[in-house]
Amino acid sequence: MADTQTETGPGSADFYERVWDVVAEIPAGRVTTYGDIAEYLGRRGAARMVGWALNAAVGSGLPCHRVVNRNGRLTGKRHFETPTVMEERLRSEGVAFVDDDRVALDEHRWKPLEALERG
DNA sequence: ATCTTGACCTCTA
DNA sequence: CTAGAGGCCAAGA
Repeated sequence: MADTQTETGPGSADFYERVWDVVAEIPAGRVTTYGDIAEYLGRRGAARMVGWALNAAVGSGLPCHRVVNRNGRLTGKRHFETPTVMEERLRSEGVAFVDDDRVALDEHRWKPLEALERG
């Protein structure tokens, strides 16, 4: 075994796919945070990697607009097709905003673990 | 190979 | 409340 290893090291490309899988499970009208996803995947402080994964998922049909930071702030809006599509989509799904770039995280917070307990 | 930046989080002062 | 520092892992120059 040394040919088909494809160096799937201690989490790298798999981490991305795992993030995309979680984000794809986020129901409409709900939002989650980078830290929650990272923690769910076993990387507590690797919230930045989640951002990198989403950055590579732009245009992949993934609801990346449902991922916000711990403050509920749309930090990644500038990485979308347009810096306004994120807020537009969230509002369109019924997500309430407490500020211009801040969503009501307390009202729409969703966690990956919640999906496991349900399913 | 090193250094810097990045869609972050948490702790401490 | 704000500011600074440490940690996490990856990509670009």
